[in-house]
Amino acid sequence: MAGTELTSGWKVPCEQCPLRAYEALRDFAPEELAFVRQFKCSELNVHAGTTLLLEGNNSAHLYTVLNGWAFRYKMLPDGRRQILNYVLPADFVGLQASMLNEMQHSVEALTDMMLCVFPREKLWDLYRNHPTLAFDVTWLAAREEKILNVGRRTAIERIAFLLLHLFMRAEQVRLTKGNTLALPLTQQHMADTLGMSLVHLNKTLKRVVGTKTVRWKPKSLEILDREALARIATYDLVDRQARPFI
Amino acid sequence: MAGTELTSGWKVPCEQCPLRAYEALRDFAPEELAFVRQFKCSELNVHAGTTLLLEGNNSAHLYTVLNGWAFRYKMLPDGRRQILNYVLPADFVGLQASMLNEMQHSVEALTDMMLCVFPREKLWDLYRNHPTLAFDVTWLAAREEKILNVGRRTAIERIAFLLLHLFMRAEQVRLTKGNTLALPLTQQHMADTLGMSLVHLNKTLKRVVGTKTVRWKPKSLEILDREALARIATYDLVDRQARPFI
DNA sequence: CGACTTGTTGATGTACATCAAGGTACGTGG
DNA sequence: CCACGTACCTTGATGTACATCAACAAGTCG
Repeated sequence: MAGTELTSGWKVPCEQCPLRAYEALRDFAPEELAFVRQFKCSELNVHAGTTLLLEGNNSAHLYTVLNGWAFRYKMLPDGRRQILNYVLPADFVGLQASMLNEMQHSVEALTDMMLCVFPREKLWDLYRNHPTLAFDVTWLAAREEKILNVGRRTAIERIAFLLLHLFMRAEQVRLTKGNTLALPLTQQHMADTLGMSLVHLNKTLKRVVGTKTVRWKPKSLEILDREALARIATYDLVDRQARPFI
Repeated sequence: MAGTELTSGWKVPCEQCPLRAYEALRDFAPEELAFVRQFKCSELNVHAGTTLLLEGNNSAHLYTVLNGWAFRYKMLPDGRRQILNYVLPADFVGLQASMLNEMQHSVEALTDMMLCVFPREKLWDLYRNHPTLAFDVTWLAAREEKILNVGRRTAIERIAFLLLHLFMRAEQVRLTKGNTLALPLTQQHMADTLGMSLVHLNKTLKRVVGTKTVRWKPKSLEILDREALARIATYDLVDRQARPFI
């Protein structure tokens, strides 16, 4: 794995897992918690820029994000990078490697991160002995975000959609303060997400800011008028229903 | 459900399930087969054009495709249609509705189809009593095709990729005869898949045909030079590893 | 302090959308 | 059988959203 591993030596006990505070996640039954506790094998702390998983590899573990941001991406043969989506706290990383024996994309940390490590051999125990948890795993797999990228939309629509989408996801895990969010993406990340050039992204982002629906500074996003922003995005505001793991 | 339902009255017994012929799919243990047999509740035959599932609905069943083609799509607020991917025999339809209680896209039959119907209440039994099958379900969910659409590629690259992708998927379920495939898509479907205008798709498709790597006629696709086509698509030829359900 | 990463802006070319028209095949009712 | 509609494919003309190239400015870091 590239990047530095920060080993704290101390493990957060599952009873104090920071994820348990999120109301979007369901409560565990006591026996589920007991199982998950022995399921967890260690904690991993990494710096921003670390490659967590590499496309094509299968050696990986299965992680749950405790905090920090990451992104999933593919490198195209011509050297460009396509970002597929973003990883936030409570998301899984590495399920594909565990299920399919091979990652179909890479994952890189956007910020320093804290991850909870599950040994993939125990995934099978989970299926055999904890069908409720197995169901949750499938639920998460079925729900994984796709298609930020969809179809014939103009640059301004897609940027508005991306900002709104990220803000709403961050909101679900309490990363926002009122209408502001510490958003760790650079403009290059956005461009690589939306499949457009950096230059055009920059110009069009300024047009979005010009509508007074958002404020944007290098590591900070503020939503000023959510409905208007959604109207620019064309997309209907979808309720992302919450249902839970860990 | 829109469209006509063709009820044959006769149900294919699971032992004779047409899917069992595909070598890409793993064999069942006898007890798995026994379970699946009582799991199945009926068979559904529909005409081309039938809407199998509608975005936002949850009333749906869970289906396995026995034969025929379908496509998953979303309608955009401005009336355009974005096709997300295609459904072939042995694929699941409606897993999202069963797991998430709400479809995030619609599904329409491209040809006449034969589907195997599972009552979603029994999905829970499956998780409780057949962890191997539950594992397979998750496997399928994790594997679901995404991103035909990815990033900044030219029209000719994306068309070449789409043709190759569809051909290879069809090959896996023995829908091809040598280098030819009865491909039920119209040019409008391709345009809606790739997010480009019908006119531009048409012109660029002819450019692809001009390279002599494929032959295309309204309902038929023939691959003349797979490697050259892959080179046009830019994409590396990915081995799509097979592992199995039903 | 320079080296580097990130953001900003203008000039030029092109891949694509849109508009507009027409062509071919197939089916249906008279 | 023909007249007609409808679905699908084809082709040319025109405009624009975007990529690419090329600089430069501002912030950050060892």
